[in-house]
Amino acid sequence: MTTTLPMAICCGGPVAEPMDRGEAEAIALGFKALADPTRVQLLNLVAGADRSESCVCDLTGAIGLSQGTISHHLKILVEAGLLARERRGTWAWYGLVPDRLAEIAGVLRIG
Amino acid sequence: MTTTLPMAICCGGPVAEPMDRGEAEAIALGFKALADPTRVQLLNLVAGADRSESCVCDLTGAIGLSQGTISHHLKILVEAGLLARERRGTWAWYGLVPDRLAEIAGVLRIG
DNA sequence: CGGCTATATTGATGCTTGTCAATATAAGGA
DNA sequence: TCCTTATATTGACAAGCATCAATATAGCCG
Repeated sequence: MTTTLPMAICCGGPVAEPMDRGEAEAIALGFKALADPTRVQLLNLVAGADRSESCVCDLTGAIGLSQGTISHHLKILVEAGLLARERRGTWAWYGLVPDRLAEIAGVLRIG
Repeated sequence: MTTTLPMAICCGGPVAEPMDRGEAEAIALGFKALADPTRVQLLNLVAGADRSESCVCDLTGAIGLSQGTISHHLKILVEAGLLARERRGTWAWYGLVPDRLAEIAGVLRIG
């Protein structure tokens, strides 16, 4: 039997329902893909290119890391849904996926 | 001496200068702080609360993790500049830092 | 002061990640 | 077919991370 209230009520009571855990995980996967400076640079490079797409040869040249590492990072960005890959002959082109970018940005929107 | 050109020129030549590495690192630190579903939920909870701030007791209750773990995640969000901490008597309140959120969201802007 | 509550920190552990070197695959030209 | 170039994958290793249990700090009240 609780005879005394704790110390006063802390705040306004139970907060609104948190974001669904599954949705939070989906969003976090997007953020995780951008949680590395190299991948931020890659996204920035692609976004700044003509028609918002770049081929790997240019991306590899613009960042001082090994080709294998760049390919690895691009794969992560594709798997996170932020970039889309298209093969044109010898070269691979990477382009933005605007819908996914907007979905992630929505969490940062304040209103 | 290169007698033959490689295979044809890949693309439009050297892409625009990539984002400065230091800036990319600063942005990536923000994304890294959100690269975990629990922290996405925490940001969402704070953003949805009255005056965009919450005390830890409510946050701990809304997510099914130990109090120490929640405190750990909040510290990461504060160190990344996404949340600000304020102590009011016994309780600690966490509020959004809109400028930092906008800075990070800017990378996702497509235009 | 002493006890109580809210929050923060520490230590340990199993899991994930970024990077490179090396190798593999794919596609074009001769 | 063989050679060359572009891109992807693999293996390995050091570093970092999420979580919990336990402990420490800080602030209120009597």
